[in-house]
Amino acid sequence: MNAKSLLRLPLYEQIKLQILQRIANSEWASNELLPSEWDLAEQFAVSQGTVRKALTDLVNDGVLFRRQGRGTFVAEALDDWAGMSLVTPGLLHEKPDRLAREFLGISRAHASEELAALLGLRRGASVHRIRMLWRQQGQAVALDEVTLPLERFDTLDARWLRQSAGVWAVLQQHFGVRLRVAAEQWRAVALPREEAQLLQGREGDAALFYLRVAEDMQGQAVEWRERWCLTGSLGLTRLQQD
Amino acid sequence: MNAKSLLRLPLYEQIKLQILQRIANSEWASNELLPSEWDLAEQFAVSQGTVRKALTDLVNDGVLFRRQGRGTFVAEALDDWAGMSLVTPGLLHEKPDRLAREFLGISRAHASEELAALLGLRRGASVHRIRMLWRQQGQAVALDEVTLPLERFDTLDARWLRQSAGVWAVLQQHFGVRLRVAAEQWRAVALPREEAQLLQGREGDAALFYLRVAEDMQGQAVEWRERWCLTGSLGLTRLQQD
DNA sequence: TAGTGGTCTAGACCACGCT
DNA sequence: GCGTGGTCTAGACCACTAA
Repeated sequence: MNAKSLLRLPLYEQIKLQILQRIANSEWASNELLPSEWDLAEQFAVSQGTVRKALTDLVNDGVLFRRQGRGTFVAEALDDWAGMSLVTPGLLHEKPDRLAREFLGISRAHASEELAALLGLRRGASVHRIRMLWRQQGQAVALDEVTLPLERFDTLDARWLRQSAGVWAVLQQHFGVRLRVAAEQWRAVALPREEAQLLQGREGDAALFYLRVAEDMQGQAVEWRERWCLTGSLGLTRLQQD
Repeated sequence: MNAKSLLRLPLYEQIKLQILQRIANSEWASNELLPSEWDLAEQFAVSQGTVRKALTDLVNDGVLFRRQGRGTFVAEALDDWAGMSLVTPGLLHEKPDRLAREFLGISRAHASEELAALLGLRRGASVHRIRMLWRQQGQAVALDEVTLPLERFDTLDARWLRQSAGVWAVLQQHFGVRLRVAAEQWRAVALPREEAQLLQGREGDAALFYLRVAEDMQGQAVEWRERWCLTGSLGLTRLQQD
């Protein structure tokens, strides 16, 4: 998608990449204070206005946040729910419960033609296939099947998935990759047998099927995720933010 | 939400408001070319950089778009689907069919306490209640129930709704109000009897229930919408854009 | 009071689209 | 070639936060 690698990027784009890299390399951790705009301008040998432009872009991307009078900070990476939450139906601004994660397993598979095209892989390329369950107050509420390109994440370790806060957290911590939603789709489906068993629901019950493609900060598609949600007493909610 | 009316706004915020106003008053129509940044700077008696900041914000809000070497243009207002579309399940980048609209009716109702709070109304305030049906190739695929504050849109005419492209188009054309999504929620539900009849589906079938609050460009919540979608052979899709 | 981000200016040059 | 938006600079002052 972004094949303009060697085309001579604007200074502020180069600065964005360098800042993203430093975050990826854990030189700057979440909630850490960045140097001031003037310091950064000196480091990068550009004007403060150019640094400001780069920072503003990253703030809009959700990578950084600013506090007037205090400074610019690294934002928390999004979790596997990417700003969405499960709350009481009809109530949009409710404070959601924290979901518990249960790692079910990881296996290898081969990308279908369609998936390969979406993730920019060779047809039939190897992929990781991860399954996990989400619980709210002990009750299973969502089942995820996550597909990642094996080549890019070849050192992915099942233990990381078992211990960490989710796939996005693992990619952030171990590969320096921060994801954001690129495309998504919702459907109401009758719950299939296998998913019904895992979710402890009844086969044929109405379930929310959520499909999502996530990309890295350079716009390269990285993750394909399918999610079955039992929304009987819940709603999948997102509040827009500017 | 935005009660900083008289607090002395920055110049670029004042310019944004004036530009939005001119669009609302149809002084500038969709796809129309705006004066150049330098012209606007002269009109508003500010520097070109300040105009640029205002235009950049409006571009990010989806109100304007720029074409290097050509100029800055007014963007089309979003339709009632707000960038979402119904496409073949699993295919995210498919070119969607155009949906046909069928206006079912408009009536008056009173806002529940919750609704009044969300839309910033008195409890029990009067509201418009609009129902409409969406068809794809003749087949009913979605049913909308839209709630608008009556006071703000007291001259709303059913004929406009019958003839126009949807509620958002009517609000744009007749009230100069452009909407954007503020919060949204999805659920899978068993289709209720009344909705099943209107959608020509079977009661109890799995349906996608979509709930949305929309706000104007000043952040004032304006619309509450409930939508039942028959997604049996369709997926409700959105592509993220920057 | 010092240091940070936020706003605003004036001016320069580049990249692109059109004619 | 001209006019547009796109990038970049240098400098000024304001508003907020924290010590």
